[in-house]
Amino acid sequence: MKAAADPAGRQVAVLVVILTVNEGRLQVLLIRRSAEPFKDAWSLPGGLLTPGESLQEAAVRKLDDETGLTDVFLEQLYTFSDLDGRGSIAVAYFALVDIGVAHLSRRREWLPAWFPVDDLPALAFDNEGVIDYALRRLQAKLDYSNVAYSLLPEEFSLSQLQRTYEAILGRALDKRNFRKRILSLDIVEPTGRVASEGRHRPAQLYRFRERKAVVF
Amino acid sequence: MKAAADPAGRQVAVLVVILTVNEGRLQVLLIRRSAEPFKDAWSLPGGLLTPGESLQEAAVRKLDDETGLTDVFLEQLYTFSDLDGRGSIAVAYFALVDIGVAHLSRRREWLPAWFPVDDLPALAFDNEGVIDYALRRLQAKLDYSNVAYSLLPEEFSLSQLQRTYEAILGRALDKRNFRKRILSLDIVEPTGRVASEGRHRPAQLYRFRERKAVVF
DNA sequence: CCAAAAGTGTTGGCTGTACACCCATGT
DNA sequence: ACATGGGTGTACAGCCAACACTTTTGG
Repeated sequence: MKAAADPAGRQVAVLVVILTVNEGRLQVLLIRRSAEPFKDAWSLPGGLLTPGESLQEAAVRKLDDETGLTDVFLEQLYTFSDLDGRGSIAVAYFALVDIGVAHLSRRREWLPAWFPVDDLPALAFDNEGVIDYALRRLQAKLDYSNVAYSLLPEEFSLSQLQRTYEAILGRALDKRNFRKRILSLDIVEPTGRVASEGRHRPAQLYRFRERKAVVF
Repeated sequence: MKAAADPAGRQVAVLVVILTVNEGRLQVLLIRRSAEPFKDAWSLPGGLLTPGESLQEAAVRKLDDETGLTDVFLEQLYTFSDLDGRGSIAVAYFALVDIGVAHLSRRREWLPAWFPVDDLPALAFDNEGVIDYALRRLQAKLDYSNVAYSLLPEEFSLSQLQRTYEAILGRALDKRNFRKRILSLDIVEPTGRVASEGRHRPAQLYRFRERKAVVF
């Protein structure tokens, strides 16, 4: 609020770590860079703030560009000041999307694609660190919030929910304890419908009582 | 990482919420603004990034300017993009200091002073919101980290530590349970010395095993 | 009838909470 | 002697983790 240095300001970019669960694995959306530096390397989607735009607006815009989604869990993660070596500021966000409704942008130059977080290609800048940070934050939030609502369709079985948790935490969970805990948290309610997909016993379907982030 | 808009960049400022515990109350350091807008209003210390400086460096510099301290708990809090109405980006940090060793800057124009967080004057911009955010984060961290190390002198009694916790949480704690919990966390160790200050029974002194932030 | 996933309870250990009295010191 | 804060143990409740079998369906 004082000091007159640096009147020209800084480049401010927004990065978005977009996560989903697919085929039992936690995956992150990456694009191929079309500009130097790190041209043709994989990186997190992001871009500079446009004039008059807030950080949240820029993150929402980026997410929409890449997935066509706007109404999902999206949270500020951390602000980095040295990712590209010099000067620019990068504000990282992380978002959780249901792969079933995310439609990847097909702008050919960007080549967006999903990668399992435990099997990433070489990344531009220090993007591994950013993804790692997002992952730890997500794991911490699973325990005391309903963030997973954003990774699943509106109706889902408890087994599906459990598989989602297991993908994120990277370890198996006990079925009975899981159900007991989720039900006692009172964050889901049965829909009365059952899922007949598969060649197995139909499962009771549930929905989240709140389809927005709730912290306990 | 793409898009060429806004080549001039943005003003990037750092804000520091400097907290201490004094006289049983959690207090925050405020300065009086010497420039418009909000000239003469109280506000959080902060300033623009200088060229070539990282965010962390700027926060450390600001903290040093105000308190003469550098080796304390300091953590990034959140990045705001609309605090001053338009355009500029403010990266907020929060710091915890021992009031016994913090020496307030005496540059007359700034008038730094401590205010209890539950009795703040009118503040510039949306600084109340920033302080509130810092307070909630601090309360959450108390439970699963040793952040309080930064609020106390090197040696302290468990009663002192408890008073510090109570000031932050804003409620009384049970003495026996508090001691049991702290000791079982294994974050402090007895120094063997006792404090003879006061006109009371001397207290066993402890120190933190780690004088840096440890998260569990 | 077989394969695959859904659904369902009990027990033991641990952790957190409530609660009251005696002690050492300085004045 | 008294005022002040330092120091200590136990009992109960709630929470979490471990653990295995039966049911329903489709093929």
